[in-house]
Amino acid sequence: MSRSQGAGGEVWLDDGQQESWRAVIGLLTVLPAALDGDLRRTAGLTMFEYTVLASLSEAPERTLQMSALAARASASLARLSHVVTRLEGRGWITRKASGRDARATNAVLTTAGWEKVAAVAPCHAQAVRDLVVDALSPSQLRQFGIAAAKITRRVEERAPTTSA
Amino acid sequence: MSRSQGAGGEVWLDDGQQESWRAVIGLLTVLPAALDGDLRRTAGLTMFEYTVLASLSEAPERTLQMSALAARASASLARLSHVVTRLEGRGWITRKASGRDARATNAVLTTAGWEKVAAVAPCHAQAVRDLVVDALSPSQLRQFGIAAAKITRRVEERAPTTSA
DNA sequence: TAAGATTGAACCCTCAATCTTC
DNA sequence: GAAGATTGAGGGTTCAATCTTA
Repeated sequence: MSRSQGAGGEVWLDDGQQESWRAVIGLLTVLPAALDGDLRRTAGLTMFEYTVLASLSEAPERTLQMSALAARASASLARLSHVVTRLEGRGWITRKASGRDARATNAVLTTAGWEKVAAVAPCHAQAVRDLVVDALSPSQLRQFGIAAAKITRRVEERAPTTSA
Repeated sequence: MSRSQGAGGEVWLDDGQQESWRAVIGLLTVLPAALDGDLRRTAGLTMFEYTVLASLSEAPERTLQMSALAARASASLARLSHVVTRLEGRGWITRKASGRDARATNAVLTTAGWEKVAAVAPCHAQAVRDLVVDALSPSQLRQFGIAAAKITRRVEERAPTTSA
């Protein structure tokens, strides 16, 4: 066990676990900031905004119901609604009432939105390859992905998803 | 290679890489939200606020110069300054002029601040164990930490740290 | 001129309240 | 009453401007 110099919780994790945890924290702090910053500078987009646009670009008819889109992006409906309003203002998305359910709203990617995604995607993919994929060996990346998925599944089991 | 259905950058990564990347994105989205939410509910603290307090609790004299503290928390000085102002208002930190350099400010953890960290740390460590440590086998956790550190190092080499 | 730090405005997210439709 | 969605207020972060001292 670690000697406890601070008031921190180090004593509750053994040395190895603590070291691993610090590494994860570091990643959680640094990687989103880097990707977000890169995307913001080169494309004027947030990671989340990009995710929304990209999700729509992959959907049939480039259309997705708001709640489905929120689930895809692991976001609350409130957050998504605000963001879609912004993206609508920039001309990349339009809202359309759903035919099936009068309560539902569909988000549709416009042509301009499609072009935006197409223009940004290569840069973003390049950044991902630079910072993540090329940093690890192929098998290391594979194992890393598996572990990440395991943790994610665990988090989703324990913590009820943020659905305000 | 993936068949390109969307305008996304999938074609720039092979199937395996893309799957790993999606897993990482999932983790980046879900884990901080879970930890932040947990800490916010149980302690009324942000992850970042907790990091700042914990960093001070581990420092000699429970004191750190603002710029050093910012570096430890991978944050900009502007962000740190705002947060310290808030934490000062809650009585957990005080600012003190540095003796060596008249430009420098030191942040000092108060007794109340120490007690706050001591009270919160076990809960936080428990959450970390629950969501991360126990989700993986010991060797898996070790490998995961190593990979995370590799990526972090890479990011810090490439992207000049956000130091507004 | 550069380094350390602070401040205010703009922007984004979260939370709670609200509205409509099932 | 519950589900789908929107809105406004409050709080946190970022960016640029500013101030002081090395």
